Amino acid sequence: MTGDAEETDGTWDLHADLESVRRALIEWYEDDHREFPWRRTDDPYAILVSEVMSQQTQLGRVVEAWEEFLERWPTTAELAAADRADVVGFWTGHSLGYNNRAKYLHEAATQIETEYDGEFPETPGELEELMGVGPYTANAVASFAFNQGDAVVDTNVKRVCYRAFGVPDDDSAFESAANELLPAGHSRVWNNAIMELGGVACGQTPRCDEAGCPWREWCQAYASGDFTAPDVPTQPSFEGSRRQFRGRVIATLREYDELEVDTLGHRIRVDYAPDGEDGREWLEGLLADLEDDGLVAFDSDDDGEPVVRLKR
DNA sequence: CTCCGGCAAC
DNA sequence: GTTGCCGGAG
Repeated sequence: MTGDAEETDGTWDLHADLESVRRALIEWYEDDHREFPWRRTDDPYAILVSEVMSQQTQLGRVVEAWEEFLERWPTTAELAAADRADVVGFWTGHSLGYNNRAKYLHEAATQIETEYDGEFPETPGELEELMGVGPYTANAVASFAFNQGDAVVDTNVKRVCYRAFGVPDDDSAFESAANELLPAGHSRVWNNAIMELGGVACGQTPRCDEAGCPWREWCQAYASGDFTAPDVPTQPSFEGSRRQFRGRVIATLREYDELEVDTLGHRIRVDYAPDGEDGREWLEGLLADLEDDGLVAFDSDDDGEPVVRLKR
């Protein structure tokens, strides 16, 4: 038993003990994480509302709206009894985006009351019958409310799988990979944990060390320095990016006093790889110009290692 | 005629 | 993300 989690087509490989990887993430999550109110309830209705709201609004903004919504319509029965116009009004009044979501939510509540006799469905299959609830949301509710769902695969999870284990940029591959990682019977905590990882440590701009990422020892991106990801925007035009990166070099050097060239590279661009297309060669060119402009200077640290710092 | 992949709209 | 619509598929 190698502990590898590999697809039958061998497109990716988890070069580590799967159990250790799982344990590391869960411990990291349980030790500390953002406290969103919907993480403290297992009411499927409340979970559904949070999921629908989250599909179009930033989590921070969703908190207030979610609490007010549930305060006004605490149950599916009460929401179903409400006037459609009031629900839609609430939606727009809280800048929650497309009104259709409000309409769907109201319709779903009505379905639960009339077709399910008020009993909230629990399986992904039944949940998908609800208006506005597709595969993703159905699984999320099953997972967070009933702890019996599969892996939730959103952009955060894809990014993490892509960077950490080199899972190819393919929806099917992401889905199977995410499910290989999921500890059976623990979808609630696991999905929360891996999404938290993608949210605070492995966002478009990685914060591996700052966030104390629990997967650094196995992460391919952390090892290579290439933090490219499916959802990371393509670089701006050449000249535009050059100006932008010059700014980042200065800002970064002001913060760190002195830095080794490659370390600086990783700090200013997520896709920095010493040998890559825009790697050390590119960075040295950028630094040379900055040196000519009298903005930075090359130096040696206490151990004689070459470093770059702001020109005094 | 039902099912599925691709797309646009919300 | 989900729905709605369309063309190709079986």
